Amino acid sequence: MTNASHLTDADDLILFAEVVEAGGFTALSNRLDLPKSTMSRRIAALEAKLGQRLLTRTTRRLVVTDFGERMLEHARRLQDEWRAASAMAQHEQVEPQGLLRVSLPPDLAQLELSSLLIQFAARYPEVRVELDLSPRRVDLLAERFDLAVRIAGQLPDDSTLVARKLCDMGVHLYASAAYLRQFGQPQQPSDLMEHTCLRLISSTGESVAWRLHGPSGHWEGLPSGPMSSNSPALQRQLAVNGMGIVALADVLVSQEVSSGRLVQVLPDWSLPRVAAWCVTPGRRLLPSRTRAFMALLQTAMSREPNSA
Amino acid sequence: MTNASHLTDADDLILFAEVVEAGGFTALSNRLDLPKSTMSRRIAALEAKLGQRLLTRTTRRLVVTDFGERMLEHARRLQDEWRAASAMAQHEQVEPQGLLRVSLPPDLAQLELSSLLIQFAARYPEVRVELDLSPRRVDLLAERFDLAVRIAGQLPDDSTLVARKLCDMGVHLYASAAYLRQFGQPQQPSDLMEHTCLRLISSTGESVAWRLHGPSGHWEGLPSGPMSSNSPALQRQLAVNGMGIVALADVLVSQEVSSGRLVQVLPDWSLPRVAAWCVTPGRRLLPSRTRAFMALLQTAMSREPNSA
DNA sequence: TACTATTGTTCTATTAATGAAACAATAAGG
DNA sequence: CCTTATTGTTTCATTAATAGAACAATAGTA
Repeated sequence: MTNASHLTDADDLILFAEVVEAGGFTALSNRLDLPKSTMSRRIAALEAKLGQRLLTRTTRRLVVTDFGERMLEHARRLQDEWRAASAMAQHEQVEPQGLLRVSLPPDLAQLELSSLLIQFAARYPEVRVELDLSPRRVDLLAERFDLAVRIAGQLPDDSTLVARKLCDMGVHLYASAAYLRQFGQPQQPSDLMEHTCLRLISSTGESVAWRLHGPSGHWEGLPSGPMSSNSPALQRQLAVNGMGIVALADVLVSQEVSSGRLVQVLPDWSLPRVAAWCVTPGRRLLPSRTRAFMALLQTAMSREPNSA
Repeated sequence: MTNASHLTDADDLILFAEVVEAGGFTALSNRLDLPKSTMSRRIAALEAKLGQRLLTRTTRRLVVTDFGERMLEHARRLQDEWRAASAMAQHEQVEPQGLLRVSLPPDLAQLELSSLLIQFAARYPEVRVELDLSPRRVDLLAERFDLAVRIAGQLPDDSTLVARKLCDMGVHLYASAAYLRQFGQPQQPSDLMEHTCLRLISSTGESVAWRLHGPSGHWEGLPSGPMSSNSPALQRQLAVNGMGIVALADVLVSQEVSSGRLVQVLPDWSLPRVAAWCVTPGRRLLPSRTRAFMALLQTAMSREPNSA
């Protein structure tokens, strides 16, 4: 590959415009805090490339050549355009813009997200938000998502994606008072095998075993039941209606517990905590709208679900 | 002075536009014969400076971010403007433009310059020519002259100015036949002291001695006469009218000699040859109009006055 | 499913650009 | 007229950018 130095010399043309604007190399040097030697050299190089002089240097004053005068028109337009681009980039840092595509698990929307969204829309009027509620693990890059929230105990490492923990939640077993009256209160984890349990199907389709941690150690098992789903919200509903015992994040059932529709089963035993993760494509140089949304999400999520 | 690298990054914005236009780093690499690593690095640096990504790199395809899309508008305008400037510079090399200011000694205009000028005007329609005929040594830089022609035996060195020899001319003594009939034909240089001679006043005001070179060696003297001037043309006219003996370049009196109005005096003796010099401010990066005019001048001057 | 071709990124010796000071040149001031 | 202050240019040690090759990752293909 041959040496072509730099492809364009728009930078030097703009420099030329600035030199003329300032009225000399030294004046610009003072204004921009850049050595005058650099400008002298770069203007000279530009002239060599263009094949004609732009300035006639009479030691005390710079005079623009008439070729320079014609070139100056272009140089000024380049300068203006660059300033506009520069201003735009700076504006976007302050005032997020564009289309923010967010993928959320449907259950999360059950939480108090609407107030967050209203707040966001009011604060950032130049951002349009597209919320995609789906239980699937979307491909952030292929589908141009800016951000996805995922609920999981631990997130598989993805080299290109970056995950930040928003909050984590305690998980316990719940059932309706009616169910417990009918089938009895389990006294220890192994009793669960005799009960009707509602298991969660992970996004990969596997059944997930229940790992309980309590005062007398661990217990792991795969309790059975006639029904399983990938929707915690549906499981909650089934449990409320007396279908069986379910493992759910505490924050998802706080209303049901306080109203008595659900009661905790084996309250001394808890399942592994799950976390809400915010996943983005890459760590650095995220769009400002993504950063803004993440900031709001972080405060909302860390405030709301108090760890059990 | 702090390191500010380069002031603007218009070059990188244009590079961004070119990458998008080509459809990827490798495509542009092939098109421009530049290593793709450079582009990758420079686009990354630009993104860092702007604070957001312009392209999402999915290994096989580049997708423009919506921020990139907005930036692309500016980038394309910068690209267009640069191309226009570049084309203009290239055009000027082919088709000279602008105002060409030329300083000429009035005597030179006596030579066949008009045909040269008509030729020049026809060949370079986009150049306006300003001819300043004056015997003084103009300040090329201060008065924005592109070119000056000067007649002199040897030109004083000027650090900033550059002189090129156009042609040089033999100088001999001339007088009218009537004068020689009346006062006699000089047989040797020393006879000149008894004659009426017309001396040239140099631009610095000093009287210049006559240095004659002939078959029997050198002779130097300051012949006297009642009249001197700084105009060779006037001297010629005075000589024709029988005023006295004059030292003139042969080419200036070729018509008078062939018509018999002037005859050579001491034909074996010649004065130091004088040259026509073309003086420009600086050697390199002259405006194309200057180069064009010089080329024409060179051919015209070298063709016309055959060295004596 | 494994292979291949092609993409963008990273690494590092080499090359080019930079910046502070010395330099040369010239208007202005006394 | 001489001195001074300020201009743009040149110089050279230092710093940054570059080019080429190895690398990592993925879409297409058999």
